[in-house]
Amino acid sequence: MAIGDMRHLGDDQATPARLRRIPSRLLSIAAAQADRLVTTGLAEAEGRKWHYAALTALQDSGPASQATLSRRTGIYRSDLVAVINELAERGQVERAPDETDRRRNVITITQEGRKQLDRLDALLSTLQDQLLAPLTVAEREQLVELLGRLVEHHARAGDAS
Amino acid sequence: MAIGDMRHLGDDQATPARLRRIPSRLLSIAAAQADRLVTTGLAEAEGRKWHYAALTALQDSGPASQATLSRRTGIYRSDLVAVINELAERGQVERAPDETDRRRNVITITQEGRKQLDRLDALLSTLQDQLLAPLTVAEREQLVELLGRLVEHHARAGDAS
DNA sequence: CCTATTTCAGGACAACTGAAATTG
DNA sequence: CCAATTTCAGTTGTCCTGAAATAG
Repeated sequence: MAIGDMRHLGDDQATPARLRRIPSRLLSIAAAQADRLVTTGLAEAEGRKWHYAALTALQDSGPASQATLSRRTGIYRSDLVAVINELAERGQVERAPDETDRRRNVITITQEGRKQLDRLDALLSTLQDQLLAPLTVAEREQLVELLGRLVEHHARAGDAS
Repeated sequence: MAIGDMRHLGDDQATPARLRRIPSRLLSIAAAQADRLVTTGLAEAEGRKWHYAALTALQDSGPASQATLSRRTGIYRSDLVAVINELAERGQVERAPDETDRRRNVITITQEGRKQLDRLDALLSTLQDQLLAPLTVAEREQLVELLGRLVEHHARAGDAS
């Protein structure tokens, strides 16, 4: 059974109210639902969310070393290697040695990468609409604001990730 | 680097605004922060969030087969086996064959389980306070309401997890 | 000598699939 | 014959640790 997928169940199968109200639990279930929606949605363009994050960071903030890209996207430095490998295979980014600091690779988005980013951007936009379908526009903004505040707070405190 | 943990970074290391505003991304980061907080917090009582979910469901809705417990808690039927094993080892639940339907085990919470649940309940309450620290009481209720609506919607639609 | 970067090997855990054995 | 339950074996994705090789 998928988390939260509890249609057509009798009351004896229902989640107790005490569990249903826990904020951390709601966050985790909502995030899992959102993640599945986005993952299956982006697959229509043979994309993944990490591809979107990397391409967006390169497009909006310019070429970067892998370490910088990791900090901009939140992709773990170890895992970023595989993401860049995939994007490079598809010709969506280029990996070139940095002449001024030869420890680094400079990653640059290509024309093909920009086209893919446009596709993913359009897809992702409709997916966010599907995700937030039960909320009004004001409520969507409120949700983003509150989540943004939580994320900022715990990121600055460095107490969780 | 932990996700969202971006203190003391120059602007060239900052996450682009386009990424920072994506609802599904905010959900996923906030959920990861919450999860870490809860996981490390409950570890103080040698507990896990699945222990809490199972014990709460047993306490509030009574003894149940593993299949029913899986539906009540959202714990995957495959993974629930291990959770029940752990709780049974610690004497917090009892696993007994169901005489009326011999495919089933009946899981029952014990006195020891009730004591552990009380401990976990108190811990979890302070952890939720830490999680929601940057929000006012009204905002906390609003967040829970909005998340509850999202979760309900996507659970009923059965379109995500 | 210490730090930063890239890369790899791998662990812990969650979510999930598929199937076997048992019973209804 | 089909469906439900328990259990196991195993996959995938994410987050994360540790360390080696290279360079500043």
